Amino acid sequence: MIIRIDLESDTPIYNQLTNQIMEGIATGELKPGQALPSVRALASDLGINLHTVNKAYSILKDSGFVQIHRQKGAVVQAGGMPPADLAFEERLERELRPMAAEAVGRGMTEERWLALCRQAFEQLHARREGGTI
Amino acid sequence: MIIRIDLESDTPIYNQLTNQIMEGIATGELKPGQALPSVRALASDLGINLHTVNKAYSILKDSGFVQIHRQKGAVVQAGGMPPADLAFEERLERELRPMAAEAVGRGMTEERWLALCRQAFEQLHARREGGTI
Amino acid sequence: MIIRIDLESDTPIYNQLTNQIMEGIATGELKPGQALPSVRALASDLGINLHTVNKAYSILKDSGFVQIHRQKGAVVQAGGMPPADLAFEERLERELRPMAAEAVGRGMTEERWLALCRQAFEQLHARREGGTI
Amino acid sequence: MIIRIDLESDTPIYNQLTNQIMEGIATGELKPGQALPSVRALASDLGINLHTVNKAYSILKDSGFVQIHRQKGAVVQAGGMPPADLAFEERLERELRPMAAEAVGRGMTEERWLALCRQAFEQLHARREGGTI
DNA sequence: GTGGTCTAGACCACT
DNA sequence: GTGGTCTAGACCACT
Repeated sequence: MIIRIDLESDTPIYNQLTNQIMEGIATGELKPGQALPSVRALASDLGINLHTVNKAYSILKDSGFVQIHRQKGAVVQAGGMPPADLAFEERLERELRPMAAEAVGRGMTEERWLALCRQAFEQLHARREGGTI
Repeated sequence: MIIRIDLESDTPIYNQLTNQIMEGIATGELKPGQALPSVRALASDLGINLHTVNKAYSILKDSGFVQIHRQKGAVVQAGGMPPADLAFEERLERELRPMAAEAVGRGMTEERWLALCRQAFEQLHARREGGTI
Repeated sequence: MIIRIDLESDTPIYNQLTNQIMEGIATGELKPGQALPSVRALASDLGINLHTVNKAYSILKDSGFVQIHRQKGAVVQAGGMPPADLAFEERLERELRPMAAEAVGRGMTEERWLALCRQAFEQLHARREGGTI
Repeated sequence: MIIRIDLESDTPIYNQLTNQIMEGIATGELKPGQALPSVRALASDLGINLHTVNKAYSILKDSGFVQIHRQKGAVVQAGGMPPADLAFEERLERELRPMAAEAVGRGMTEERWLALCRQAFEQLHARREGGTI
């Protein structure tokens, strides 16, 4: 899986990393049980700091997407992904609200808004169909 | 219009403020041409610093939602809100992507995802219909 | 002569007013010896504050473009306009420098830059030819 | 590069700073990719507040002349300066107009006006040719 | 060590 | 009375 870090982005590097790994898991590019690169290897690959990779892995562990074994390192959660529970839905709502508000304020139609939301979701599924080893 | 600031949140105060004013504009609670409180008044109301309010107002000005008259203070943009142009759609896509990825990763169905997206949009329109006293 | 004030502009109103009167003098729309409207009349016409008009007139007086008679009010300088002396050229240079710098930084060609400078100058002369009473 | 701040000037300090850095970029004294001093270092060098430097850097960032890397600090935009697009030309026209008006009002010839405009442009290019040690 | 955010407090220009 | 600018000083996130 190819990860691209934009050092000039406003998004902190550890967030970019977390997001992209989560996308990899969502598309199935990263399979349950699959090992992630070691913190050291990934940091050197991407030319970023050890701590930054570590922080991303910790967040993924805390939200239940990966497990961290003392020896094997980080592994994509094998038995059951974390559920889309109420707490997650509430967070989603909280994050969607300001985006929807700006869309409404700019006069975007509900159809266009939903089309963009659908597109964001289906792009991940599409990649899931394709399948990369 | 009631504004609530969560000092514990890790969303910066000026962002919380910007978002809520944008919601007010989206729902129509804040009418085009309507005056916003002066930076000093709002800051003291919310118990925050005047510079923090100032930053929120500046962002709203730069994105075209309010006008700042040097002596009269800030008023909601009267003639034509900023359009939902390509740049905005691209930003929206960029922001929706990681949220969709986490939803997919957590096994949320596309139906549920779209329901939440629709809900976020329609809640604003609903409030718009309702009208404020 | 028609004066338009943009209350939403970043340029202070007294500057807008000063500039437009100076343009009127430059194009000849305002003739030497011609009386300007009274402070009171102009302020009420434009819907702005007395003090604001007063400040504009004072600046024009200080730079030698108008004379202020206690009874007749403000009159366009009759006997000889203020010269484009060294002090003025130095001020011009100081103001042109940052604009030229940004133009160069943005890759504008010298031809284009000079075309815009020429245009700004000739538009005033063109209006001078036409002549409005 | 030597930066001089005039605390007496009525041009805000952050504008003086922005202008001088832009001149540095225009002349090539500041090379693409080159690091600017940290806000703290420059502020202490110039004897001004760090927030003032911050504001100048933010303006340069927003207009595309520098990039701000959260931890590395500010660097001159490397890949492609912001273009001299229509919006910039319109701004230039708006700023040139009152200067041209005053020049005409003071009886400056078009030749002299253009000579000063050319000089402002070429002085930057000249410095560019020269090269800095 | 870097910029980002926030506070507190001041003076000024504009109206 | 309004926003604009500036200072001084603090804590935090990121690396």
